Amino acid sequence: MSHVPQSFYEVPAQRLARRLLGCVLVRQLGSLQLRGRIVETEAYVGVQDAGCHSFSGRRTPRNDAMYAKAGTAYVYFTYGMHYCMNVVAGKQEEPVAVLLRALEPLHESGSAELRAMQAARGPAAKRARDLCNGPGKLCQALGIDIACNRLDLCRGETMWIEPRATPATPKVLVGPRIGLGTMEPRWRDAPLRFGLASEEARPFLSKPFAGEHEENSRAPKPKPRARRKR
DNA sequence: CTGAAGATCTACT
DNA sequence: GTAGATCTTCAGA
Repeated sequence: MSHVPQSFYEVPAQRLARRLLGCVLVRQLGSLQLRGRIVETEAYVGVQDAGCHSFSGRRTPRNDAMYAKAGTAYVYFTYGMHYCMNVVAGKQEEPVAVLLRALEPLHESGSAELRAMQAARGPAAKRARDLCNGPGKLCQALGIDIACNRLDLCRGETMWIEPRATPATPKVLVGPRIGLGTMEPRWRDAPLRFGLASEEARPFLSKPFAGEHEENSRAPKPKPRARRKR
């Protein structure tokens, strides 16, 4: 199956975050193709977003990939031991991206691919659902590290994304992003975390969605009735 | 140069 | 639920 085109990524981060749900991340490692369905994402929406590495226009060696063209991988190292992978969205020089938070591995138990993921993850991941149910975990399982930073997913050399098969507009869970420290509630609580709502996908989420707010993946964000005061 | 924090995960109570 | 691991990155002095 072919990978998605450049234009797929050239949309606002919130839109790409929804659009990526159900798509398949493919990682070529030697002769193996490790595949995982994207079941959870988070949008980081740019210079005004206090939770975003590019907040207030910050541009450093670490986050420079966020300023690259849409479809570029932005991988960074955190907490002294984990990598996180993002997909750059929007326009060139517009530092917005989507964090991949969880995948559903798409391999039979006992397959060479699944065993490779288990070997990479170590003894903590006994069940298939523990292989990729977190941003650091999925990077470890798929061998994604800083060498993957700035990879062009459109070129599809060692990593790319394939379109989702079904359904065209899945039900989506929405909630606040995970792991952000204290900051303005407007951004800390913004509904920028998205997950597939289907029963098959739910066991692979990194954490449950509180409140079970469900909507169609193409639906615009609910319109705020009253502007929060600051 | 220094120090504090970090888009996390695991193990243990 | 909470602590500890572990080290890069960045802001500020």
